[in-house]
Amino acid sequence: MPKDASVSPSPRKAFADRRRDPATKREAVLKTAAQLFLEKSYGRMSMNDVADRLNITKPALYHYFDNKEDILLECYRLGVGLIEEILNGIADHCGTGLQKVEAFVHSYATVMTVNFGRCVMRLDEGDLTSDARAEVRTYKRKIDRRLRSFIEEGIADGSIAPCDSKIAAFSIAGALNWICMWYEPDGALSPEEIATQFARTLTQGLVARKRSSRLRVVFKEE
Amino acid sequence: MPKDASVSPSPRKAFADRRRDPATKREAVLKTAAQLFLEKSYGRMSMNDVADRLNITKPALYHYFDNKEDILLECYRLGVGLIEEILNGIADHCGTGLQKVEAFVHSYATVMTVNFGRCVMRLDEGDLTSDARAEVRTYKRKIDRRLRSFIEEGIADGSIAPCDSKIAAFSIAGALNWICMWYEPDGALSPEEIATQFARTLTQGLVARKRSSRLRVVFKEE
Amino acid sequence: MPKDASVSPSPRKAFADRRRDPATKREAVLKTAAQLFLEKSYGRMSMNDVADRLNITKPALYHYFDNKEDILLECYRLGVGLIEEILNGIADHCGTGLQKVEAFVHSYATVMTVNFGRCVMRLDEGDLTSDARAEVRTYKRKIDRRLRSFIEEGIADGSIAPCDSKIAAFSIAGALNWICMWYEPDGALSPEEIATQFARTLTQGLVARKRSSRLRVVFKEE
Amino acid sequence: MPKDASVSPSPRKAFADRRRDPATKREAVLKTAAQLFLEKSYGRMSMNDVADRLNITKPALYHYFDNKEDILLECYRLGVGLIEEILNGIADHCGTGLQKVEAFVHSYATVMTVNFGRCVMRLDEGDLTSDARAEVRTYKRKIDRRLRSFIEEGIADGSIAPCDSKIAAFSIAGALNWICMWYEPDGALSPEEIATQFARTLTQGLVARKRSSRLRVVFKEE
DNA sequence: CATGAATGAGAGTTCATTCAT
DNA sequence: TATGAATGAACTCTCATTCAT
Repeated sequence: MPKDASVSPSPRKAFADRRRDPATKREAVLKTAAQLFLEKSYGRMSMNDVADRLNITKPALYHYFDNKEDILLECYRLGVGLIEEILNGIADHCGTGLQKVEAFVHSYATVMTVNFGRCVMRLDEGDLTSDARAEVRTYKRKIDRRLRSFIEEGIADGSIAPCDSKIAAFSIAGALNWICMWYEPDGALSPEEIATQFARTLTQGLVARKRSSRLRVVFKEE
Repeated sequence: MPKDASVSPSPRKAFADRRRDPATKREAVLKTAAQLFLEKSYGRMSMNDVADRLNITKPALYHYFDNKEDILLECYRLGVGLIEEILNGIADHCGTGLQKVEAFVHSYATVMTVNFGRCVMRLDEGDLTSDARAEVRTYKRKIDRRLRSFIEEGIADGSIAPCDSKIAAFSIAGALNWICMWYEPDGALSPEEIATQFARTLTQGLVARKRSSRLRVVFKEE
Repeated sequence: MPKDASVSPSPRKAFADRRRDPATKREAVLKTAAQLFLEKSYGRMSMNDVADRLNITKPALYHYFDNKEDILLECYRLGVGLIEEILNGIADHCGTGLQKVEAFVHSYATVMTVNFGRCVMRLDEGDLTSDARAEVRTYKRKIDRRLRSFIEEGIADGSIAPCDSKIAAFSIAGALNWICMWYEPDGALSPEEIATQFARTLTQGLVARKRSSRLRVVFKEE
Repeated sequence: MPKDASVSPSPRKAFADRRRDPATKREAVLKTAAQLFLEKSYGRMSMNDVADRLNITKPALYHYFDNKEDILLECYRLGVGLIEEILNGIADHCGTGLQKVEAFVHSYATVMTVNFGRCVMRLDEGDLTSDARAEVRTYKRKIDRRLRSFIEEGIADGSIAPCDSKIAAFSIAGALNWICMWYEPDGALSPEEIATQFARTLTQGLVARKRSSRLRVVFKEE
């Protein structure tokens, strides 16, 4: 069974029919805008660009969104939603701290190859009103705290070698966030490859040694 | 006591006297602009902002630079110059690949806390003309290649555990580049702390270990 | 009574209604601009001048034209179109070379009293981009070649006395083009008078005479 | 004996020596400015252009001229002076009206190939203040009146066929003035050629012919 | 005298946003 | 409902002109 029928294959088509779910149209606007934000940045993207790409007129956009920033904020929120899902999924998941970090890295890296996810870390917060900016920042801090807590869990349960969790989190988050800067859909690395490779690489420096390294080998041999 | 003319304490003072070293003034413009680029982004910073902060009028800026983009490009170049110094310093430096990577991380992290350095990785290349963009991109590729070559050197000389040098370089570079996004001059972490901590943390995952590495190789041979 | 929508009595009225034929508005802009080009020259006329005279705001002009030069070029083209009609009309017209020249002078002089026609010869080509300038120049050369060919026809068919067709064409064209420099709508000479008088005067020097030409030689020999 | 020693071969050299006749420098500015006015038009020529071409600084220009328009006006005056010489020379010269017209055409055509002369007829009066414009216009009217009087003299003395002197003058003046629009120093036609050819061509239509003129009068009497 | 530096006024252009239909 | 038209505010850049040295 296909995942769902609500998937709009192309945002352009969403406006082809007059009779169409307004929510679908709203979504189409967001997808197109997110794409353009990443292509040209918020500042250089004009409302006309969005309208043109969707084959609608500019004021039509104002039916679905109050203003340009509104679109931007919605993109942030959608991206943030994706990340939140990850975090919740992992928190529920039981396992060692190291395993949680590894799972986090894998999922987060994947999100960094999805447009809405990329928007969260790549777009300039300065384009937001201070209220909206505060909202986004709050959320980003939350992500950081979560990652840090996973690391600390790992240190506590012995799966991660003792280290400065703050710095470790900054390193990992930085490496991950930077993905959204260089990732290209048609590039040499697929999202899955990126996720897998980063999951391995970024946890390598954390892993507690003595036996753990041997264990890993054993684990892999099975 | 030396007059110490090479230090411009405040860019504002550089324009106090009408007769003053033009180079100093040019530099003052660049410093102020770089600061503003980081505060507000290229697009949101107006030439008036720069002028106001320097207590001069807008057209006066055009004595020192052809246009806004010219200022931007010059900031890129200055930042790139800082990084180049690092690379050259390290290349001369003899030592293991691992040591080179460590030295690189330390210096590069430091540069990421200097405004011109931050500009290189934080500002949006989309604001540059295609010629200038090509120039900057060429340089960025060079940095990546250098880092990768250090890693490969390390793998060859046994100081670094075998790994995918491309992914490793992406991880390290990402973590480092991201510094310029969160670093704040008045923040909790000083540049020196950041550099030292990152140098330790980011090389931790690379270091070749006695048996573990041998085991992995054996594993792969099977 | 016909509504007579093809006649726009005053360019100002074209923008009175929000909903109005866009073509009419475009035309109104062109008429006003042409008028101002002639009054103040391209360089001294600002987009605000046009807007003010039409009782709209400056940016509204950009709905109808890409930029200032675009308006200028369109004026050139309209003027050129007027001249082209003449040329085509005469070419079809059968008659002696002299008659063709006479017809040309009459019509061309008339065009030189019409704003768009005046623009072609009075405005400074230096205000055009090189592409547009090339286009205009090509056309001007074409006019000159046509006139010259009429003269040569006349020499061939005996209606025009042998002469240097290049110089003759330059003289005639010069006299005609200069009209657009001194003509004033409210001046003493009406377009029709100008056309008639110039048609007679400018062809006088060309007409082949039975004996008179011989007489002149005799006269000069004395 | 050479015509004079004051001829400055190149305006650039005039400023090479510090010790140099200020009048020479002033003249050099005017020559350069006239050249640039013709190349780029008054509006597009900047004071910097003049300064650059003379290898001096902008404010230096203000030592010799009050402002930009002052330079323009001086160019007009110099050109007007050239034309005035012609007129005076011809007025003194005795001869028939036709001969005077012929002489006028020859000399005037020559002046239209000299930069200062070209300025008079080619530059836009709209760039002048109303006072200066009035001065120039007064002078232009004077030229026209003189030419017209020559023609009328010719009609009176029988050397020129009866005609509307106003229209004839407009034709001749137009053809002559237009020279300054198409003349190029390196073009196919030399000033002397132009002058000679125009002198012949433009008087051809005026010359009174034995019977033809009489016939026309008779015809009109009927 | 002559200059480098600076300015004020104004130009064209863009764009998010809102009328009015 | 959805659109073409219009706006106001902002921005980059230019240039004649004038200080201050």
